[in-house]
Amino acid sequence: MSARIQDVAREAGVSTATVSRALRGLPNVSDQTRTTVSRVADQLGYVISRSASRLATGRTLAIAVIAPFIERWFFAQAVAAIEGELRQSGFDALLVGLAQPDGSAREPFQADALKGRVDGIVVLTVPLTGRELDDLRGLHLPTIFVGAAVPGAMSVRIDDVAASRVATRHLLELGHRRIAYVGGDPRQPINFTAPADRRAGWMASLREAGIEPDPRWDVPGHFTAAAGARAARELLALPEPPTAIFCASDEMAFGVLAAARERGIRVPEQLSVIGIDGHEFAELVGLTTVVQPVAGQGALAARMVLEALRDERERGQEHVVLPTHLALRDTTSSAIT
Amino acid sequence: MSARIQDVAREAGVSTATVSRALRGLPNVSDQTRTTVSRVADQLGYVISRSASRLATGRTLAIAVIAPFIERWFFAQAVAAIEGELRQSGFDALLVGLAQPDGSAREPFQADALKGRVDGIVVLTVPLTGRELDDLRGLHLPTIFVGAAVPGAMSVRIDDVAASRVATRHLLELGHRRIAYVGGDPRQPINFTAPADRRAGWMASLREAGIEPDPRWDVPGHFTAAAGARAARELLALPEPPTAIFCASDEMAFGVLAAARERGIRVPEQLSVIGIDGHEFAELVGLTTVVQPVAGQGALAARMVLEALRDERERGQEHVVLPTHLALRDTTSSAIT
DNA sequence: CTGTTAGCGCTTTCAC
DNA sequence: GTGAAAGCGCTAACAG
Repeated sequence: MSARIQDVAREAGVSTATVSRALRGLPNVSDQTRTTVSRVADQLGYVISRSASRLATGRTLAIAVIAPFIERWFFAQAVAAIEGELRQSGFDALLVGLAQPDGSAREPFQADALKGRVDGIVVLTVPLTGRELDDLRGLHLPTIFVGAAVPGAMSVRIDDVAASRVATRHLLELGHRRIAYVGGDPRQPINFTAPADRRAGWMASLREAGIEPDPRWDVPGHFTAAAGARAARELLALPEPPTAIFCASDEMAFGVLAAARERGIRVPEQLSVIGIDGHEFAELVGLTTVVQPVAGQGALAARMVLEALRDERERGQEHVVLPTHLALRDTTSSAIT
Repeated sequence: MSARIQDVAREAGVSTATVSRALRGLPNVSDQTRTTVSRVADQLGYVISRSASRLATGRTLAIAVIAPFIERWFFAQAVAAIEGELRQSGFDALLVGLAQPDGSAREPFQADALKGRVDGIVVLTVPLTGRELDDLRGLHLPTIFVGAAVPGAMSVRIDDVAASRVATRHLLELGHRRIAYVGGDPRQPINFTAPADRRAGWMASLREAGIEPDPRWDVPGHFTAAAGARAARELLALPEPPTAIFCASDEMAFGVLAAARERGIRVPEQLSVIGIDGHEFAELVGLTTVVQPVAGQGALAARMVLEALRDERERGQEHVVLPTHLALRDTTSSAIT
């Protein structure tokens, strides 16, 4: 149905080889010829067949973007940025989620299903098992991780420990002593270091301030607002409830704020709340938070895989750490002593 | 580097044709043979070359998912659902955004860049120009629109006029007379009917109640929280401000709520607010809203393209309208008269 | 039930 | 600067 390279060649009075060269901007084609070919090509509405091209070159011009939950804020932001960057460079973004149809657990990640389908891979803070990780490496494709540093591959992330310390210290400086942490799932899968690192930063900061964190101050929030709210209810029901809650994500912080409101606890007068992310709504509701560049990490990661594709030699294992900053707003204030 | 069908054939002592048939589960292969072939195949770590397969069959086993803004709530939810559905059926999800690198206007959509790259297309409420739409049709691929009914193609959506009437009538029944509408951009591109339809529903409901909508009650909210907040500030500064604000999306409603808080206006006592969507946070903050099935629309759309791919004959132009429902919460109450 | 054999449409040496 | 021709790895008749 569609025009093929043959048709263009015939119509332009040249060989298919010349058409190929002309259209791809390769050298050794006279301007004359190139012009003619281009004209004929779009006269015929000719578009290179990606399939044929892929088969002939072995390059797919596609990058896989792997995310556990596409619908969540962090991932949606990152995916959008990655897609934009890829598109701009003429690459296809092959989106691969890991959610089960029923939404329950996550699906095992089949690395070699990607074999031959993409030229590179961007992995967004996915908790991968050692086996999955090995298979991924077995692909021998430029791979970059966003949100966690994985040995043997490139990565873009923030310093989660540091970000967490900034948040915790901010609360300490305000005079808080009973500072709770609402984080991810307690069972920490390999390669999903953010929650663990953030918890570590919280703990370390407290200890440095001479405070031994009460185990009851450490509650899982599963990185969702609903679970954050549950966590807060639990915390606020303690005999001696915390005066400040540090959440490992803004979404959980929103949940905490809702739970506080529901109990009639005023923020920040009676309870300080701080998050991590820089979610659009954080500004809206005045949530104090440690802002991380989410789109920035995604865009950079995309550029880095593309770069690695270019410099085959330098298939580096670069690890980039992007800065974060504290956005002071209205949900934190001095502790009432 | 990787094993090819030849290798498997040789090793298994059969022809490549048999390997192909065996591995794809086609009939006319003895169980005996199929077993052997499968075993040999994964012994060798053989994976069908998608590129070669595509070239030979003309089928890509990929579906394009086109969205204007992947990072926004509605689109992220829909994309996630679509991706899941496609993956489950062994299809690749080729994500195509329309955002400019600089994030400003949207990029012109190049339909024929998709030529030969996908078997079908899911378009998420993208404002397409007539030209773009024509090009899209020119691809002759099963195409489905989510969020708008486009003649000549399939679609899945909600009844925006009806949803809007439900919201507006709810406010009317509570006794409100000055009901504002915070919607999308005033310039309505073709094929982006939701904002226009929602406005129409609002207008019609008011008129039926004998109220002539004041033009100043109709403010653009650009479907973002920030713009929603701006819209609310504008409305609340009117000499006779509305007693209720209906937002065409929950995100805009969150903005309105924030603006109200910032002005010290109590919701729902002094101002009622209602949205459309069923955003995760709506429940959290008690926003009354008209809930629409976002993931549901996405999943269904995906299933419908796949179905159309199967039943070549019946390449229908089915238009499915999914139901919505009012979720009564805490941001609406009787007007103080 | 299985093998042979043309392609699918492009890219890429190697000649000229 | 351009053309001829041999693949890329699989699939789909067709023959047996």
